[in-house]
Amino acid sequence: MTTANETMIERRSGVALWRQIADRMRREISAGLADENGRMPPEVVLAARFGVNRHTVRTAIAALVQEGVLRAEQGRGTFVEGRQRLAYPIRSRTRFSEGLAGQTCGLKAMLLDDAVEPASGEAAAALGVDTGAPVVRLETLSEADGRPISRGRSWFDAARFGGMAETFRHTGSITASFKALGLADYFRRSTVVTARHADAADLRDLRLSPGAIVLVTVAVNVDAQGRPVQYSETRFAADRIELHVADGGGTTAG
Amino acid sequence: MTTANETMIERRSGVALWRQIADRMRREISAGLADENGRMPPEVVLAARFGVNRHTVRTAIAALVQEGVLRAEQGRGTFVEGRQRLAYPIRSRTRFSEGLAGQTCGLKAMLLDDAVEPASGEAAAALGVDTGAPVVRLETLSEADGRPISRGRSWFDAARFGGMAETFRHTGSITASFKALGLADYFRRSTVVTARHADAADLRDLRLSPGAIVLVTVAVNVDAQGRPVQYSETRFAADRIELHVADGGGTTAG
DNA sequence: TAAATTTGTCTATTGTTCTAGACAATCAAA
DNA sequence: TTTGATTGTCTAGAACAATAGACAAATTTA
Repeated sequence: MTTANETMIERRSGVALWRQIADRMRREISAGLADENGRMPPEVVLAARFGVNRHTVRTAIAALVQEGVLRAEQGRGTFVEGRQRLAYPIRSRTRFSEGLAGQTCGLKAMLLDDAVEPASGEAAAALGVDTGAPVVRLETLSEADGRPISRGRSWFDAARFGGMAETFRHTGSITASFKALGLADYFRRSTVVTARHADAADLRDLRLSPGAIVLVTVAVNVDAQGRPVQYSETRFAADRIELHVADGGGTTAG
Repeated sequence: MTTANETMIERRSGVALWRQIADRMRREISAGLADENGRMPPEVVLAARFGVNRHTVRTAIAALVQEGVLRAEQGRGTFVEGRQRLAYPIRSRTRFSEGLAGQTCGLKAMLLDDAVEPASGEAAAALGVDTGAPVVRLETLSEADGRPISRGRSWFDAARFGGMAETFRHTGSITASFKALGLADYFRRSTVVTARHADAADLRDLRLSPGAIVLVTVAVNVDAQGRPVQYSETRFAADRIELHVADGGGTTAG
């Protein structure tokens, strides 16, 4: 028989208790840790529940306040400030903005940087061009309601999509840019999903707090003829998004 | 101008330096931190590179040795012990064992626990049965070469697949069990991928070290008529596996 | 207003993590 | 065998994390 909570807090693990508690609260907030008004249980209650001192809980709360997830009001209580995870669909034809459009209003995509450079081995293989052939690289950042959602790095065959950066700057959308450059439709050929701790670049770009997790997708998009048109690596803030891998569609054929 | 390494070690972040360094080494080992013989740079060099004391590096190495990633030999050096990430395909018809069969030999699936219980709201909705209707729950663990790869929890409609636990115990495979129970073929309808820090249960089941990351997939499988047959949540050790989301196949229809 | 509830601040103590230095033990190569 | 490079062990102190208790400040409720 265990006296344990369902998820125990680990001591001497190299991760401070306040950080474990902060991470766990962040995770459980969407699952109903707060009441219907977004109010959190009082610090004493949380301390008892996690089996730690009130001050430790306070440190965790301070971190989440700093992060914008919680808001503390003296005498009143602590309240949820943040929003839920957005669902990011991964389907054969999903476009970034379409997928999230129904869930949030303030959706914004930015071009941080762009360059034409010789293709690395990986990018060349994915795009089906020779290693060293000129490719366009786009560094993009997307935000929903002022919170960074994802940070992308995409490569395109410069011979075919030389004007990509220029066009993206106007349209703020890959889909629209492809259309402007004569590619009416495109498809997702493959996506590889991994997860890791956020590194310094992620912390900066996605405004995460240390110890946060990023979901990384590496994808190849192809045109109707199956020719690769885009190779991209995208990093998502794992606490703001979940990837929805939908039905391949193969089940309904025939 | 920064004097920083590309990825900085963060102090006062709530994550101990030795753990940050262990995580980073684990991540960078595949990217060529060790030489061609799998030998790591000496402790003093690593300490200088990370800007910490040699003892701190030693703590990180000790954690990775414990984890089976490294092996230290007095007088000789420290060597890479672990293997690469396995690729786990997510396709409409992927079966667990098929997908990994080519990459490793010692593939094993175990039934840890099973029960018949009333369906929770989520499981009921996914399986298309009434809340509280009897469902079979299977707790499974899969290993490759003696290392735990994933920990799964699946639900099945008890009315249709009452003998699931029994059958799985014999066959060691969901696919084979379905076949034995009269379901020749089935398809993956949807998969939701999230990532989070490993909790106490993950640490135990997947033999991870604290601070490790798990990839969580929640999937619904359906039969040829589109009726749900399995609802499952699977937790993967993020440092041992990567999820490969292949083409949905929708592009070739019509 | 008075009482109860809740967050905010302070001090002190203990345990864990990180640094520092010295030296032993093992291995490989000169 | 001797030397140099490398991992293993020990001690001690500084920096950080967690506990404990007391009380102040703000808000809501009776």
